Amino acid sequence: MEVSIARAAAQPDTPPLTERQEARRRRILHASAQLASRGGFDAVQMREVAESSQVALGTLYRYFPSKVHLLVATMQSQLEHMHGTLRKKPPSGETAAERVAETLMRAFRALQREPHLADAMVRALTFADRSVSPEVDQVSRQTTAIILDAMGLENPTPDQLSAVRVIEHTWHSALVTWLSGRASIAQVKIDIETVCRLIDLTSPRD
Amino acid sequence: MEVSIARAAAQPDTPPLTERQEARRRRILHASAQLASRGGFDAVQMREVAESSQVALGTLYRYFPSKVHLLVATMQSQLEHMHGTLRKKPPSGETAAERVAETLMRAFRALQREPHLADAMVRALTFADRSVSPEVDQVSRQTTAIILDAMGLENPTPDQLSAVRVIEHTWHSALVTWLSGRASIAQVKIDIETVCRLIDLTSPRD
DNA sequence: ATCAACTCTGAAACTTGTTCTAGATTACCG
DNA sequence: CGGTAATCTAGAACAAGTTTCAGAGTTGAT
Repeated sequence: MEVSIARAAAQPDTPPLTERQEARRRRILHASAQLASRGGFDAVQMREVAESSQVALGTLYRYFPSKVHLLVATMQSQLEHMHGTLRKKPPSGETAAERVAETLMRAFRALQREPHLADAMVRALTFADRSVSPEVDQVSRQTTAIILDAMGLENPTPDQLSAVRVIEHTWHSALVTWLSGRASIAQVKIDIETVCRLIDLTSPRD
Repeated sequence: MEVSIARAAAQPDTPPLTERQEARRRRILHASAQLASRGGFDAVQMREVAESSQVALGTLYRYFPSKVHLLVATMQSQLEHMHGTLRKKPPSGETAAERVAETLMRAFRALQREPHLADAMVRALTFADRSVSPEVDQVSRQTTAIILDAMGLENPTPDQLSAVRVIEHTWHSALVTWLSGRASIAQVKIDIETVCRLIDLTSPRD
């Protein structure tokens, strides 16, 4: 029976991966991030990823059914790493809005350090079609978790969740405009601070 | 001397197009929109666009240097049309926030009628790299104009412009999540209404 | 009307994502 | 250990975006 390895990482019901398979998966993601860091979305060429990670092209496709899947998975892994880093130094702002803005700007500065990698991941994310929905959703959940963390909320109201979604929208889209050179870093900062005001709007009492 | 026709439409300094060239350009955009309406981004194949618009492939590329350029131009032309339509029936809301939300939801419903076309245009827009910046910027300006129109503002403050940018971010990103099936129409509506509250926040006095 | 420059055409070639195949390797079960 | 199903490899093949080129057609200036 054919069982795709592709979603073994996400789906809890699929058989666990062998050690060598885990290693392959890590090698692939590493190669992907490395190539992306060099030249962005276009520099991540499937043949090169396969070669760099010492895996046959067919195998690469067995692990990640498309280039977009691969890059979204790369983003997942980077996000996890970032969430861990952010946790270590919680934001210092007084209000929830300040803390969220601070956290997002910190994340933004991290992305700035590898702009090509950011480009590849964000382009993949917004270019993803329905077949990548589960993975993109996972990224979205992770982002939501980071924002809720910064807000320090346990049980957000629907109103607050909507605000968080809007913040995420702004975050992604601002990132896109910055990456394509249509907005400055200062502008991104202002936009993030602006949208974060919504938080105060949705929780008048603390 | 070689002069690219591609940006003749946008750049005011390039020589004007012949009538036959205008006609070619229109045929191309029409074919692009038609194919996009049928099957979205993937269905817009350059060879097919060329054939449908009775133009050689090389000519198509002379007019639009890439598929993304073509689709962004398609979006420009659709947006112009929509701006005209929206102007005819101004939104009825009391507050600026209500009017903007109403306008955007109206635009959203228009896109819903041709979801494949919307998909093609939005995917192209967010996938566009730096080489398409001028064209994407033009689309952004057009969108800004629509929103400012709905607000009924002549001289927006910097604060208000930032709010408008955030609204645009939300609008694009919400559209993307809806198109990829990760958000319902109801959710898009809520998010747009949520972000529009920012308008009231930035203009305490009328 | 004529010439030079520019534009368009048709077709082939090239690039990179994706799929397919046949045969080696590996993992697991008894 | 032996057998079998799943997995991996190398490489060819295919698809669609993009580039290139030689020749035919247009255009605009003189």
